[in-house]
Amino acid sequence: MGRLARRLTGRRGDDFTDETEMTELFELNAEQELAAKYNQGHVLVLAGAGTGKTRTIIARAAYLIRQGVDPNRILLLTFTRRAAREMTERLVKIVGRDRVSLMAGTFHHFCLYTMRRMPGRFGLEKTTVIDRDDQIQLMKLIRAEFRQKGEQFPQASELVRLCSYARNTTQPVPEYLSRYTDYESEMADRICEVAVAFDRRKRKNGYLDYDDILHVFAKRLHEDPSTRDQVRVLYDHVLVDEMQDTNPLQWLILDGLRDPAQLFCVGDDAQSIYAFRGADFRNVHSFTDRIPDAVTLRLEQNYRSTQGILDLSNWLLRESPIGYNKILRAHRRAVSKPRLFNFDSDFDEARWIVDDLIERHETGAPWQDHTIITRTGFGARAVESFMVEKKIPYRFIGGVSLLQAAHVKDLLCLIRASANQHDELAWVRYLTMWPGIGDVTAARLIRTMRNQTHMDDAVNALKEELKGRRGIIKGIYLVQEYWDDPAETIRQAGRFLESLLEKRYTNWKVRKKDLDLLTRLAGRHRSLMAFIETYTLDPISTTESERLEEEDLVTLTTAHSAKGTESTVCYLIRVEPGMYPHIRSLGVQDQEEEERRTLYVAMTRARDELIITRTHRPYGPVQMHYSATGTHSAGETVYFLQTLPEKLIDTDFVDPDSTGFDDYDPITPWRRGGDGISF
DNA sequence: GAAGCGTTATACTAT
DNA sequence: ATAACGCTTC
Repeated sequence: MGRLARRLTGRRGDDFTDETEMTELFELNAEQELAAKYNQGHVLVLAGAGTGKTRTIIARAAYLIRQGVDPNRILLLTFTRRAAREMTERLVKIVGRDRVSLMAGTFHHFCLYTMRRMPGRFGLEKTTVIDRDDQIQLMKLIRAEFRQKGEQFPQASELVRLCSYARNTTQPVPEYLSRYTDYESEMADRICEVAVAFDRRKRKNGYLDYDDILHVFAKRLHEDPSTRDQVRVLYDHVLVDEMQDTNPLQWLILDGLRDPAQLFCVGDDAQSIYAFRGADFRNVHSFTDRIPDAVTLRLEQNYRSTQGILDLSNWLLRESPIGYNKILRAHRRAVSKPRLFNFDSDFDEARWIVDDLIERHETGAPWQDHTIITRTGFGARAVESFMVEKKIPYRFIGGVSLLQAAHVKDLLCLIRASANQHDELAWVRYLTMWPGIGDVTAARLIRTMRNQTHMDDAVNALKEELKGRRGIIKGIYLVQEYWDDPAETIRQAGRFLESLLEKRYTNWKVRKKDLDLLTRLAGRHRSLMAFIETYTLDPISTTESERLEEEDLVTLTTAHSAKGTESTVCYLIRVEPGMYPHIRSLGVQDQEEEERRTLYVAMTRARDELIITRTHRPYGPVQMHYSATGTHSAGETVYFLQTLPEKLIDTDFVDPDSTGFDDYDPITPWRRGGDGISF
């Protein structure tokens, strides 16, 4: 293993068995090199956890660039924007900044970016990208129109979920409902009507939700040959990370891009954890069916973890009724058996972890070597509370987004309303902030703007209706005045709304700091709508945004957001019945299996040390589902560590009184960034 | 009829 | 912390 590779990965590289196995050019082993340089058409690389998946993709990009391929003609599709950033940075270190001009981002970013560059072809003038919350808000309006008095009707969030899932699996809603859900045909018909109304309403308001971004792009790509030709000639190589978590809609996009472009897709069926978004891990297996001349290559040597960590991970997969046919072999000599700690409560668990972190830090380990992995954001609240109390610097990836805070939304809705008279949700929110204006009046006011094509006419029409309430319009004019200076607009809008917000929120002083933060973030963007769009597509948590400049942090992350990352020391918390598998998945075998893979992903993040902690209290009202032995009544195991062999792990019980902490002050996820943050 | 206040339930993963 | 809901007030 050469110096370059060591520098690139930050790996210590002190215990590898064979230093000469890596080849000179990209520090790859033979399997990786074969994949990176493959040039005979489309490829699927099946790569187990820690086998150098990311490294191989980067090596391929570097190889192509060195071969003379124009970087602009390489498209790199990743699962998160964070992954795209990290991969781009690593590539820069190999080929130099001036040569890294390739397009790297998520499917959503790529599709939106491309559509924005050819607005005429996709009809996207003046559209606003909306997040899950806005989808649900809009659906509530539609649901209210369809639901009869006192009638049982699915919640708005459920309706959104149904529409979203159908779209991501490229099924018409009626077909999806009849095949995969239990709704009576009468109810199914009405849900279909709701779905149609939902789409119509989105179009009317100029909204694009996450699913529309992919759908509109894929549809045009397949239905309009001239658009397809125009897009398809842009790239020679499409590199796809985390292929196992792409859904049928994303496959349509890849299918539309290929030929002459070559696909290079990397994935691991055992790490597929996004079925709820329409992904199906079996899809990686059908790759060669869909593209008959494609080949499948494999990476099997694990460079990340110790054998002890892999033994436990391998055991977990072997216990599955599904044959994953996968055994990870460690390349490293170190063994380091995982450790399991049992606690009475999540308080005890949290303070032990925080205590352990402090001890490690005092003996020289940087904070950044440590990652705490949680199944749910809620499940991490005790840990987060103690980290705040003990002033441990941390970021929570997958935590509550800054843009979801009510006061931030208030401000952004003023911005959105100022840009688009048809942005119904933004207008409702802005107008109802004012005393005397509720839902009904807001809806009436919005109706007066409905037929106006131009923003100025719309505002004038509104002005007529609002005689004597000039303040409301003043906010709109203020935003429009500073429009070209995003940071200044946010600052001015914040100042303008202050008197309203002060009355509405009891802890305004703390919330006000978030608006300062928002102003700083906006300063990094050229336009306001681009700023909002960026953070809608790439939700940034409050802890992340507060700590943009800091490097040495403990990472707290959900297992889902941990995918694709690694850490020297990993704490897996609340690994108890009800959490793995999560209570909501019980009884549905596919979902329980996905939970197994989620735990597998979490375990295989660890390089040197894997510390598993749990409490004796099952999570949630899980007791009802379990007998004393942790099984369903039918007898199958519903807690993954129930049959854990002793030899795979060192087990400890920690006495609750062994550490000296103050009383527990539970922090709820939504209080984050409230009165709790104090470093 | 609409606004606004107080009470209550809420709890999985995410582009 | 927030939203939904029911109830009171204008």
